[in-house]
Amino acid sequence: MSQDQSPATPQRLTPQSEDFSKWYGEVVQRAQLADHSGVRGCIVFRPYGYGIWEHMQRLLDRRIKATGHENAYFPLLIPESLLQKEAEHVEGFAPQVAWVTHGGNKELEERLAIRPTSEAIICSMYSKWIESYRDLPVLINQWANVLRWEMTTRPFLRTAEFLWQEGHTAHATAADCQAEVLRMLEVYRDFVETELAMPVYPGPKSDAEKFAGADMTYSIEALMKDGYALQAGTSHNLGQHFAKVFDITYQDEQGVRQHVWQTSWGVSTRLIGGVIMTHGDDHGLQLPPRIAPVQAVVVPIWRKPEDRGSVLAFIEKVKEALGDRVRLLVDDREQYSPGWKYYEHELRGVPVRLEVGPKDVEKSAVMSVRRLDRKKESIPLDQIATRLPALLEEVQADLFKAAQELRAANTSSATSIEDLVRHFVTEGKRGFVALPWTGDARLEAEIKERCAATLRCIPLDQSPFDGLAPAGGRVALFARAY
RNA sequence: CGGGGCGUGGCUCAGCCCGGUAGAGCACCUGGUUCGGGACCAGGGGGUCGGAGGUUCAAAUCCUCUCGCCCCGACCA
Repeated sequence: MSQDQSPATPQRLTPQSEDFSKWYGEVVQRAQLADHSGVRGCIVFRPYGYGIWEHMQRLLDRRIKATGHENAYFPLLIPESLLQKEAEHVEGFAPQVAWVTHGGNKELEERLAIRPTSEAIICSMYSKWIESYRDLPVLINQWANVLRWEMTTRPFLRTAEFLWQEGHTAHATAADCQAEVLRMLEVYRDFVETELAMPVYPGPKSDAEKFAGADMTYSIEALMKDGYALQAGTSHNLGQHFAKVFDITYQDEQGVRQHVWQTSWGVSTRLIGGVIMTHGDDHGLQLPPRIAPVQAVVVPIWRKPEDRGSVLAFIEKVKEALGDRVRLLVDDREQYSPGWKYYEHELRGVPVRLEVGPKDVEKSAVMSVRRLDRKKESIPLDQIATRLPALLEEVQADLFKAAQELRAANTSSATSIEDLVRHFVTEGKRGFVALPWTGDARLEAEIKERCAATLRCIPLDQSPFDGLAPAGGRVALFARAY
């Protein structure tokens, strides 16, 4: 460490303040989350990035099942005739659909769409399966990939092919249906806030922003560090539109034929992008412990060869003490110095680092360092099994708190469109702006036109905006969005 | 889809304008010394210049087409 002009120093990460997009791309690449595939808009999920998705899946799947849903799998290909049944739906997705036209060398009689979403194929099956009120509700989820021919793409945030889960349910009554829509919206809120430490505003969207073919779309809206909003999940009330065109009916208790009421809801690998932009900093990625493939990394340190054995032996004891309580990586690569590893694992967002050197072995302790603030704490070996998991939970909570504070600092209010224009255009600010809202579609269009900001949602919980709207009124949140 | 930029060892890039048969730094491999915030020395391997076609005695370099990536707009989870 004598010279600071070391030519070996790798390229620094572009700071967020300098160029947020560039920062994002560098983090994705250098943390080895994903790579470009050579196929337009399609990324490769590298093991570390896919590992994050696997933890998300596990934690969300648990919640989906706990609310009574079962997983199933429907085909990737959807016959054109099926896709075209629901007019609004087709119209919404038509520009983004990729088609299979040949089987081998033979041209198909009917083109097959690569699913942009699975309402059509699932509804066609529901019409076969549902006969009686006793068959309801049908509560099915599928984990799948979908393909949408997007104009511009960005890793995770908008890719042509992406991974998601899509829930599709059918109910006997409008009330049951609406209850399901709100239930899953709440599942998403809880999942995203608890596991991803990403605060969100849940609420309905305007007609202009709703899903193609839905009566009503609800979303959870998050705020990224650059002040742009991100739609982090959606829950749609499909009403009876699909039931009517796909002829999904049941006989009620009086023997009367009724159309079912349906919902669909989904979150995607876009959430990975959300995590990157919610928690990442100038040192790189920062993962909430709950979804981190590596929750703590052990970095062995030694000066003299004779220390090597005792350090490694001590690390074995640490591993043994922790068992499977913590997802631990021992970085015993000998070609890198400890300092190099610190940078590396900070870049990759590992929440906690455990330094183990001769001094620690002597004290029978490890030196923990939080990725978030580099706060150090020596943890005795006989306490590691309880202290480290607790420390990880503290980090999880602190990440959420930091994200909440950032959002609070970037949420403001307005009482007129002129306020919005001043905020987004004149002053060039970002973030959420709450505006009293009566549902005026023309005003919404004007705001979009003049501010490039869209109505993100009308928060279900209006309490943070008390007093802004006249008594009995509501506010809507506007933001520029990804 | 419109405007702009860019594809040269794994990465960042030089070479291209003024064609003559490919270079640097980092990374990688081997050996040794190192290791508490990106170590050092010595030796070594690797690219036919995104792809296709054309011009030419000769193409990374000129021309055409095409694919991919990045940025800015319009559309979308």
